[in-house]
Amino acid sequence: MDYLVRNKDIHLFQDNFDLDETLDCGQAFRWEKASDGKYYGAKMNFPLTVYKEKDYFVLENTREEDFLNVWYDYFDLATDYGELKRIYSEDETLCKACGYASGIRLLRQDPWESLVSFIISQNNNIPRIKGIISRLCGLYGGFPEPSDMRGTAPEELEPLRAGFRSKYLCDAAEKVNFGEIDLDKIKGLSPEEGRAALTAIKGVGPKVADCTMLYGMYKTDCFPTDVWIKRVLAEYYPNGFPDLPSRGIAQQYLFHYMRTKQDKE
DNA sequence: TTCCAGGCGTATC
DNA sequence: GATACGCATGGA
Repeated sequence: MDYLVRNKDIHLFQDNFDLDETLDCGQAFRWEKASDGKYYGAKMNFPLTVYKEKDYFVLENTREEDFLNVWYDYFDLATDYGELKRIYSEDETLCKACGYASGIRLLRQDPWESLVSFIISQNNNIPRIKGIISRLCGLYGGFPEPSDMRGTAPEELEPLRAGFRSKYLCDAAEKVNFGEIDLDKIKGLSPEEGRAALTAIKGVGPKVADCTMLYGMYKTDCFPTDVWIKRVLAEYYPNGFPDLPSRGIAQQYLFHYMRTKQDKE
């Protein structure tokens, strides 16, 4: 890792990293690129402004301590994506996907934030998911902790315009508050055990559970299979998906490739 | 207007 | 276990 502390900013020199590809590829829904070209977002209630300048990334107004404790982990800077892509590129389709958006990194998000985000994602499109999460943060003055939602009734979430998903959010909050769901404990379980635990929440099925574990708990063996990945599997992997390390990260390249390739071709 | 979106609950067989 | 259908909302 190569970085400098400059005034109040962190300057990060990092390869295999593109902000557009990482922050706007459907794994996180709270990053917005403003007209100044900078990304404004947050992990839970840790805000960050980040942008590219020359050959380094600027983490604006960020203390070294917060960089090392929060953002180093969040941007998965300890993982060698060059090595992962070398392995993936032995597969023809993955080779194209990795070349198509070579700067994708898997964000290590907060478990609760991921759970909430992907409950909202079901049968929904990305711009609308972002809108609902933005209104959720507006309603609570920041991304709500489970305890902030204690006792919340679905009708109280009407301003989100989340539709049928509101009751699922309330059930998730209740089960986490009650201790019926222990996200820290699930972190230590196998993907199968984690699935079994998470799907006790109303509105959480296999796909949302896998997303929660992949993005929120860094369980890179999880391979969320949504409509786009089903298309990838049907079109390119009729005989099954190969056994690869961190297949969840491979999934992220494939998802982005399948979802956007027509736009550029 | 109709179709679809990073699915899931429920009913039915 | 698999299959069919409804679901809130809003953009294309």
